[in-house]
Amino acid sequence: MKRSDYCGCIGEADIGKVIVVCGWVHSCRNHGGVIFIDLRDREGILQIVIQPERKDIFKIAESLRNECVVAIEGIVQNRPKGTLNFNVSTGAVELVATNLEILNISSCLPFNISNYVEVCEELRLKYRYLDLRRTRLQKNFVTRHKIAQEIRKFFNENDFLEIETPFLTKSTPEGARDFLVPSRLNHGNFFALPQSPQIFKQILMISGFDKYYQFVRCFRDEDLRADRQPEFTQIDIEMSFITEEDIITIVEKMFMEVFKVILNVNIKLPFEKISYADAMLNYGSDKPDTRFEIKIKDFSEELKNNKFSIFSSAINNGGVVRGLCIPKGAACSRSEIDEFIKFVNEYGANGLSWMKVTDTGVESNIVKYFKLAELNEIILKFNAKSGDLIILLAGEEKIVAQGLGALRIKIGKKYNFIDKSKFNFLWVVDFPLVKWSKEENKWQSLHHPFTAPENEDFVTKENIGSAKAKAYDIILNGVEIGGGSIRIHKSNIQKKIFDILNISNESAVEKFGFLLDALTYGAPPHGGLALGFDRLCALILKEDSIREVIAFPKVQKATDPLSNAPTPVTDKQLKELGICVAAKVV
RNA sequence: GGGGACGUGGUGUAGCCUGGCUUAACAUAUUGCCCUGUCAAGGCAGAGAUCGCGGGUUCGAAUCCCGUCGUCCCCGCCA
Repeated sequence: MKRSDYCGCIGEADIGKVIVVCGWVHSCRNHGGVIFIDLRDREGILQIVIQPERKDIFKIAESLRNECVVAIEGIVQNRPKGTLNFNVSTGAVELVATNLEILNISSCLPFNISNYVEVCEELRLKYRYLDLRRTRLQKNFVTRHKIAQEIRKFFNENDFLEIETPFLTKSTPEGARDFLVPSRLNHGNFFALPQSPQIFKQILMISGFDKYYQFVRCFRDEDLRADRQPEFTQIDIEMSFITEEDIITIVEKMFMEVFKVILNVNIKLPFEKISYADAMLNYGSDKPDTRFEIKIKDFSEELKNNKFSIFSSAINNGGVVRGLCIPKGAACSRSEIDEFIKFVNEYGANGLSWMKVTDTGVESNIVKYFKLAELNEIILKFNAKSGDLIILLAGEEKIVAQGLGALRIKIGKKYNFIDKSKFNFLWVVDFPLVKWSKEENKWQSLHHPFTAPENEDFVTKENIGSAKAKAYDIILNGVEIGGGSIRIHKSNIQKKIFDILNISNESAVEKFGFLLDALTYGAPPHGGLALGFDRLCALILKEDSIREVIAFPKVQKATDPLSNAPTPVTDKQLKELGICVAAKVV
């Protein structure tokens, strides 16, 4: 028997046809006289009817168990009145079997394939091939494929070229930790798997390819999170002879078309833009979730003479006092507030003050330290109403911002302030070029050292701290889904930036010499952006973890429960590579 | 490197706080039988867990304590 149709594609138009379907037994209902089989393939489920008159196939059908693989020939017919099933797309029809062949049987399953029961993720990943049979993941990977094809279509139609860059490349210990690959033909030397094709795509611009994109796997040997895997897929984009606005415009247009086709959602252009400084001030984050209104307010001016010494001393020591107002939050119990305090502690904050707004004024253990005018200013700035809860945090600006930013998200989730149907895109712009690293006692790039500064000719070691970058991040619903910049295209500027970053000329030449060289041979002005494809898919599919949109993800210890990787290798393999393992794990 | 949550038949959970009334319960899967219109089919019968592992407290531990392993979430880290 040769398959003629997918189960999930059969409908009333097929009535009377003789077809052959192949798939897995999703469930089997044996009524003694008649047997129903729900047969599943990647397109859906079709009900098969085995009638007792066909003794030969009835006997075979009696032995069927879940997840057996079968081929079934039959005639498509209307279901009898009153037996239609509106829960499945094929629910108006059924296939009356005329031939049945078991292609393979299945062992007793480690968990149900049907979706009614959530199974622990470790087990799902160990039997990922079974997990992937489930409807949710089948849908996720079909959608992931469609998103990729729409994005490719968009860039192809806009004259972009997809060009591959190498996976075996040079280690550049700036930034994330590299995965290293030993070289057999060059003992003692190592390739690194790319953290991103950054330098290669810039070189492609120098080669004149003008508009480039690539779906590319990237590797970073850092600790995992719900939205971070050691290998992940990036949509890498680079263009020549363009400005920031050109990149922003084309990416916005791409998203508009993709969301229209995939979700039939109309995304409004242009996307909102916010400066990095405003994002940190109002949202306490460089990736604000703008799906809910609550904003952080600063009271460092209003409270600098406050009698509560924690506040005034924080301000006088160069810190800040900022706060959040939670609508109807006054109903919070003491233990809920304790939970908030514990939560901000994780971000380095030492405590948290609160006040409840009531009809008669403000209630709290710290109200006694406040002048009436101070309380009024706070209420006015928040536009607080009776029943609201005001939370205030004092301390070092970075800690206060991050603590309140994270608390804002926690509260948004906890009290359902977030409209989950929304897709809020946001550009964060005007990033500082560098940040000060306390540990290393030097300036470090906020993005990467190839990012072009605003006013590049006037940047010096003295004013670098206040220099802005021609960089932009794109945020969707509070998740950083991409970032990019205009790059430095002149070697003298690139050298100057390396110098300011305290990367010596020798070190720069050793690490990035090939880029510095290339910049001297007529490098065009260029810039680009990279999008996290896994994160994008997870957001479109409303999944909390990117593991749900990656076919074979790793667990938190960066191992693969399916293949058991990583594993030790043989002494012979190590010898060929000229490698000696200090403490060999058996 | 640090903090937190969880770990009970194949699977998902209850029991744990307040130790004994547990022969560890329920659902599902699984095995056998019955059943001609179900669709998360139904009915009857059966098999299946020394409660992650190790130690301690106790007359007695799934339950309390310590350690350890694993998974997940978060901080650090991720130019």
